[in-house]
Amino acid sequence: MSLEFAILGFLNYHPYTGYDLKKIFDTSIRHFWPADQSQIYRTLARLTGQRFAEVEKVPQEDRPDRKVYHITERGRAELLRWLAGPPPMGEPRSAPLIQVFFAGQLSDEEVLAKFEGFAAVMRAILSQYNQVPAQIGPYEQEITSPREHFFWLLTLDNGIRSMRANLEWAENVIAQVKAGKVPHK
Amino acid sequence: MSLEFAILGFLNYHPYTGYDLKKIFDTSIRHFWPADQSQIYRTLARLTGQRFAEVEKVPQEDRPDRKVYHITERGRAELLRWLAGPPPMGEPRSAPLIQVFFAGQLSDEEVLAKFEGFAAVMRAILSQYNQVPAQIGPYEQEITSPREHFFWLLTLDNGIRSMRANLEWAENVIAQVKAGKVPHK
DNA sequence: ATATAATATATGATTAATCATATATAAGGA
DNA sequence: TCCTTATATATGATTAATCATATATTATAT
Repeated sequence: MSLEFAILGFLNYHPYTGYDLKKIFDTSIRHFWPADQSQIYRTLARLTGQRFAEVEKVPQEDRPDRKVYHITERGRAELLRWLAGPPPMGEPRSAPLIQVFFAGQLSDEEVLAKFEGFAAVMRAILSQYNQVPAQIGPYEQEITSPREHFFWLLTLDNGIRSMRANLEWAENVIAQVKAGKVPHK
Repeated sequence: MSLEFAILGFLNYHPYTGYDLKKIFDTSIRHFWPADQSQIYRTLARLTGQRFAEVEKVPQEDRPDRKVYHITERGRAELLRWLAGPPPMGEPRSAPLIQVFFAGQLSDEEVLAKFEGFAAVMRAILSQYNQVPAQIGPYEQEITSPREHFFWLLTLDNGIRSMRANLEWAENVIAQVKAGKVPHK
């Protein structure tokens, strides 16, 4: 479902091919909704079947023909209905937390290494996030209005705040392990 | 993959049936790894096929026979290898952030309602999390050691910190909308 | 000269997860 | 009495997502 709406969201800005959309995803929302090329193409086919989008075939000579997708009125209405509707559920799953839950099986040294590993990953992601504003470049031309830009920055702010909270959590655990505050069996 | 290790983690504490495991999941890790009954049964079958677990059939008279699963040495080794190994990737996907990304299509009033909806959901989840320690009851008998209890509380702390950071983010957005700081097109 | 990246779309296979439903019996509540 | 809940396991169908691979041409880099 979500991918359909993400694609409709971009088609609402401008008509695009599947190839365009893959690049746009990879330079914008991939941080909270990565999309596989094959899945984008299959979803475009489904959106067309539902008459939320229409295909315009653009023949090319030396390149494969392009299939440019245009959002329909039906599609636009569907998008706005979803946007104004109730909040979709956030994905609750976290594989790292399964490791934490059962980490009592490890020695204190292993626990320390594990959480230092978590912290390293989180710092790497945070520094990636901090570089995002500098990478808007090519995408900025697609999203023209300052209003759209504002909401794009909000998603980034969300990521940064979440990751900071997670990093603080991990650092707090590391301090506890080092202080010998982890109970033994 | 993750579900396999979660099940191995519990079988490492004690032998259980699929039915037991479903109840244990629902009173413990369902907040970060919900599991469907049918998926638990199918995964137990797979774990048995991989010789990470063994079945003990316990006939009953007035109830259906129980299939009690025991972790094997192979299974225990596999679990510990995974626990000590590299951090698994966190799930990046967030459907709510797709709504935020395209929220510029809504009016300021709709945006305000949307974020108040987010905040309400987050507050509800937070208050659920705050009630978790009181609900340990039945599960506490399964996890005996204070060490295991400590790590269980760490997963809860992670959830609370994340959710608080998210709520602060939403409240910050609400304040910005109310202050008329959202750019128009 | 050779390899790989870019342009462009498409399908097959597989996995993880969800939803629905089936079977069978007993206990407890309305 | 009738309905629901609890005990216990199992399968079929479907969806979302991933991975691999196929096709075909041009431009660029080694």
